[in-house]
Amino acid sequence: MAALDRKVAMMASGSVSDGAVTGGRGVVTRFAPSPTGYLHIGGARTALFNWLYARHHGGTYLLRIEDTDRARSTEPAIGAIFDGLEWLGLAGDEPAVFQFARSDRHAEVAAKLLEAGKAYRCYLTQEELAARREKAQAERRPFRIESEWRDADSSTWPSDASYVVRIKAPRAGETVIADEVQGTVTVQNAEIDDFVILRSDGTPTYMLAVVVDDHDMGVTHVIRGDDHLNNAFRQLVIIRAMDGIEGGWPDPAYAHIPLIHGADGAKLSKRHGALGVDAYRDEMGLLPEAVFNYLLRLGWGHGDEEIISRDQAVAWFDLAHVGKSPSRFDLAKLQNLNGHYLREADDVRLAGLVAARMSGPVDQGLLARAMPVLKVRAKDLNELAAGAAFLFAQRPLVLEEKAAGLLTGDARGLLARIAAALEGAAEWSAEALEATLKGLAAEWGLGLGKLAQPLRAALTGQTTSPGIFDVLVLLGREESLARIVAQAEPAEQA
RNA sequence: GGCCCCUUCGUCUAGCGGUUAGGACGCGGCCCUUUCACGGCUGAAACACGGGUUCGAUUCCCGUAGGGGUCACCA
Repeated sequence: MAALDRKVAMMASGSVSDGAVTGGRGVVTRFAPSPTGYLHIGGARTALFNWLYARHHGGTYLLRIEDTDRARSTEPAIGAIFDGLEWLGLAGDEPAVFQFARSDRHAEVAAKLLEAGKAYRCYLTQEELAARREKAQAERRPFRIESEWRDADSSTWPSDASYVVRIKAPRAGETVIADEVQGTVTVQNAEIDDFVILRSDGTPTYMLAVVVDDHDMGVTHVIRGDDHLNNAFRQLVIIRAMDGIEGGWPDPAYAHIPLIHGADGAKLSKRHGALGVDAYRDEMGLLPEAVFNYLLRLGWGHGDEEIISRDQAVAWFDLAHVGKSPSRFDLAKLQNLNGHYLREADDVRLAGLVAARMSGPVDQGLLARAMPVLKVRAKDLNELAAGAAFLFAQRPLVLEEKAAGLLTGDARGLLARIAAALEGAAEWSAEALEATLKGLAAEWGLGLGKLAQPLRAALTGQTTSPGIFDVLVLLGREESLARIVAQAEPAEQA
């Protein structure tokens, strides 16, 4: 509440610094995945931080699909990305921008740069470049493209050869980025060569497309993985080159967040748990709020807080507390968190989710009623489904090995006596059944466990289950007695 | 290899010159208890190393080591 008041006050006083930049749109962030694979966990976190930053500042969060690599971009990947984002509640505030559709605009900017003498036609072939690169490597010298076409006169242009457009990068001085996460980062301009902005077929390179789209979309804060930190310096070359063109383009603020590594510290790859978020949902049976919370705490912290709701996250999130070092993915912690959210989740909702992963028809009403005692013993939906299976098992129950071991002759005899006693029970409630069974145990001089374990085996086929009185009530009088009798020893019927 | 970035318990992190270095996951013990969980209590567990700066460094600076990222007409 207080945070919201503060935000409103800030906006009223005009102290949200970025407000003026984009004509009152305030902070604008964006998540820009390339649809060459599914939405992985690292991408999801980048999306999350962008979303949080925008929400925290009352700004706008946009999506852009970077599909300029026609060969590698696929329709299913695009679908999976939208699907994953939606599941996490991180859908964009506006329809996504598809980068490929904007290639005319990218070419237009390249043409303007060319016209202003900030870029040039380069007729060097890839073969020539490769040869120079190899030579430099052989002489153990750092390779940097220095094209003789940079200052060539148009009269020397070959008439039939194809060319690429390269940006004229400054050759002296240095460029400094005040990164909101990494701090001040300085790179010598000599390190940056004249990279390609338009390919020989007239299509834009990523470097150009990103800058043009970010500008046109009014992006004020570029929050992305720190594998892009070096790219930021190249992108800045283009932005600065726009000086005097289209009124000049402002620098966005940058925040390069560290990557997520696998549990072994190696880069997250397909072998190291870089699964699509759909795998976390479908295969692992996790709740989106748990993944949200886990991802939030991976690389960001707020004092000792661990369980953080969406609203709380929006109120608290800032870039200043994003860590600078890469973090490892810890599945055990995610699962623990999921267990927490499972216990907090609505029973009817859980019943629906669990029913979807159970074989055969189930009574969702019964599932929902059982949920309070089921969910405390599960940390994901798979365990929940496994724990609920006994409710819908058909007689005769298949017994787990350990459960079968529990049903000794003595135990079966006991079951027969219990069945007899329970048949006459006036009331089938947890309280009444507890009183009855405890009474029997006392009467027979046995611990309650002596009765409860065989009962559990007979009723659920397992050695672990919710409390036995809850099980009896959930199953109901008829089914319970039938299951008990099925395992009882008729000969010892008292 | 060049350039850039990073370094607190096994893991995620708090810390922003003076703390018994805190929390969480995981691990051990105890309690609760009809099983398993949940919950509660509790234990072990960290400032990579070496120099400075300072009355005083986990914290600021410089090296070393280790890790990561990046060096395309891919994004």
